[in-house]
Amino acid sequence: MSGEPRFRRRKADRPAEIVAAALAVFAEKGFAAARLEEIARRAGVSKGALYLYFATKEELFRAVVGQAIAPNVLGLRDMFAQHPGPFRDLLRLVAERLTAAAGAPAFGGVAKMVIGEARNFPELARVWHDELAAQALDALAAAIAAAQARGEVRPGDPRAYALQIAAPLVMGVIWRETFVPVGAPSFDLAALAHQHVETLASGLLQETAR
Amino acid sequence: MSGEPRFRRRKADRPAEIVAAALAVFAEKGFAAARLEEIARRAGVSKGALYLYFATKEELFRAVVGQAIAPNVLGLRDMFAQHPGPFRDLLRLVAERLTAAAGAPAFGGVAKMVIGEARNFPELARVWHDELAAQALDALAAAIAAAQARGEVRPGDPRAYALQIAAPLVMGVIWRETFVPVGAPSFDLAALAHQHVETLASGLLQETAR
Amino acid sequence: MSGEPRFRRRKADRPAEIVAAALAVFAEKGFAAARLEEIARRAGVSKGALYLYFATKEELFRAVVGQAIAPNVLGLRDMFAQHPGPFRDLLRLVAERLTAAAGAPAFGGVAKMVIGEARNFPELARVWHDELAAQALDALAAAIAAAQARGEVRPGDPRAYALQIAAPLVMGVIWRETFVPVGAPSFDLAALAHQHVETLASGLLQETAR
Amino acid sequence: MSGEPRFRRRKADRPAEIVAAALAVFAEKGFAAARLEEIARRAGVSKGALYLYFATKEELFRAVVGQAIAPNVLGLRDMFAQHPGPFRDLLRLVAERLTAAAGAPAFGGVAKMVIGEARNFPELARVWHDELAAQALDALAAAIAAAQARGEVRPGDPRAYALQIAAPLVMGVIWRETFVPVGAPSFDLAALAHQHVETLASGLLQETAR
DNA sequence: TATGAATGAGTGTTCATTCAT
DNA sequence: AATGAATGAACACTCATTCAT
Repeated sequence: MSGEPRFRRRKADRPAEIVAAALAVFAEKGFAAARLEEIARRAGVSKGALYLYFATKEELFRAVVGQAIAPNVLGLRDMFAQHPGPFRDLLRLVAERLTAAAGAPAFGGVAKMVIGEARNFPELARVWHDELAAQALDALAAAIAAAQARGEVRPGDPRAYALQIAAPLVMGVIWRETFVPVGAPSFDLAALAHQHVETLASGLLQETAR
Repeated sequence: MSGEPRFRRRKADRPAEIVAAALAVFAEKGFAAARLEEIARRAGVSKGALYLYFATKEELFRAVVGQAIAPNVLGLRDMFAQHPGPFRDLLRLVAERLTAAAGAPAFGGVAKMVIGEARNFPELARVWHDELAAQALDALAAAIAAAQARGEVRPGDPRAYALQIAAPLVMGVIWRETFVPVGAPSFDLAALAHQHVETLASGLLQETAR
Repeated sequence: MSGEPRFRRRKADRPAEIVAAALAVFAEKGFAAARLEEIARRAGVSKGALYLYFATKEELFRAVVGQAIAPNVLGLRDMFAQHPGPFRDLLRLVAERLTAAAGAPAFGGVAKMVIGEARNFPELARVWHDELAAQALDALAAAIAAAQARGEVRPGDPRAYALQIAAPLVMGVIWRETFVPVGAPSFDLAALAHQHVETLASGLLQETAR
Repeated sequence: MSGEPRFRRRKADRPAEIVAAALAVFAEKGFAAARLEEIARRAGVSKGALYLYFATKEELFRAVVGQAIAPNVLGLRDMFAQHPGPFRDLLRLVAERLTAAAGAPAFGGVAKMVIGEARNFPELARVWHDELAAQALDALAAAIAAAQARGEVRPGDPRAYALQIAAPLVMGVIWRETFVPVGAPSFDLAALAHQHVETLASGLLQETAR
């Protein structure tokens, strides 16, 4: 009777369902070891159906990166760009956002995948860099430079500072994805973020700003 | 004295030559995408000769990880364990050593490989963790705890501190391996290390120790 | 009635077509020397298609043995089990059936294959034994024991008698498969069967010589 | 000191040692599955040394068949040819000799090998046929024909009679080689030979049933 | 739009054979 | 005569991609 709209909605959702399944499989296995058959099975479609929406496996990989990036990048960048200060509050926000982003299971998996496959699929590294890593890093560096101009942050390379800020949390995620499955103890990302902010605050900022 | 044993030396060197070639190819392509034929070609031997020394591709992978790990791990761990203080000097040493280790082309490539293939080859992640990552991190954490006991370092989770210390340099290497080939600007690892030590020193240490 | 389901029939027949081709190739070459590519070519499919139906070469081998066994075993065993006597009539039936079975080109080839590969693939020997050789031999031995109980057959080991009955015909087939292709004269299996039945019934020697 | 003669003797024995090792391995695995490395190891020489004596694997196979055949064939044939009768005594002799030959572990293994590899290596089947099987069978058939001429043996095809005489014992050996390793009960070859001689002499059926 | 059977190029691995020593 | 490291052709098996239906 009214089966038709449901059917159409399913059809419209197919690409997104496939991308979601591919995200999971790519994050688990990496690009080369991911099997299109498994992606199709998880998406509930046939292998052939994948090719109705994506011309090649690499194309599908691109769609995955794009979809995993989109929700994260704009918010982060804008947050950095528009933050008025004081810088210590921005630090806390960064830590919160990174902790939240890291909580998404996709993030670590895709990050691992990008790192692992960068040399074999440079364009994917380019997308991830241009649309996520560089955007976030540069926006954060700009915010740091602004804070330096306001006298809130010590002199130094703002881009390096940005890396210093983000690296422990990113590494915490990579650690979790890489070593926890083989028995290593995890890091409490929220606690790590909190401690890192404190460390940075008391050392990164000018005496007068403390 | 005796005649030049050219062929004997070659035979004895074969495994090392193969491992070196495999290191290069694995670092470039990751495990799955590495072709034994290319490894053999770079080692200057036939594909069949690989099997005189390594029973499977995975065995060869293990040898590569083992060889890339061995030179690094012992020195680092002992350095941490035996350092008497003050802690600020240890920080500088850590930065130097990490910068030097990161300079070795093997390190970044193998790290990338381990991260990328961890889920598909858990044993490799286990080796890398047990023999390198955990050893270095725990030794550094122990040194931090000792420095905390001496009143040189603020209270806080020493293992998290250890990650905070190492992460930016490791991320700098991963950045170089991942994004520089697609046009991203690199980080000057030595300068990054220097700035990071300064940042940590002024924030990580107690007022009295500064 | 419904439209001719040509393609459906082809799909349904594929496994049987492949097994038939494999039977031919295995019978000709034995297991180790059989090439999957040749099997695929004779079946009119690609090498990859074999793996849609059989997980490994050994699995395919098992299917071949199973298919070669199925049509033969049930009839033979039941014939032995249910035959009421006199025993001489059963002898004639056995000879007829063995001659007919030996006429099937599959039998000799598969028998040769099982004999040749038994040590390397014990499970195949087990299948052939449990489902064909032992069944037929034991059923015949039971019929002989019954005939002994009726006083029709001399005392003696019924299982050995069963082997004495079957062996010349089986050897005739093996001879044909093994030596006739290199120029040896064949045996006329029907005539051999007839003479063997007579010999078993009355002995080889003339009355006067006994 | 006097090491020299011993060394020379060893050298002279090499081919025979290699053939003996090859016989064992071929009998166990068949031709295709036999590994030259294992043959060399069992012979206590290097793989390369095999090629000092035998140009190819097939050549080695031929030497094995030749060596395994030689000791058996002449005696059997001459025994048949020269036996004066009565025929019943010859039957007993045949059974004894076949039982003894079957007791040699080599016989069954090589027979199995020849059967299994006949189609792939026709020349080997030819050697086995021309120098062993046909010689023995034809000599026995000739003896039977002579006995028929003397009125000792019933009319009938003497070559078929020869097969009827030999087949149960040969099948007993093949059964042992093929099915006993997977748990089948063996046949007592000596008892089988005895019963078969009696059966041939007097028939399977009781006097009253004939 | 959707299927899934089919393809075939590509890969890891084996092993008879060669050859420098 | 002897070694054993090295070769490379050959094979089982995989999987991204195609296409008849």
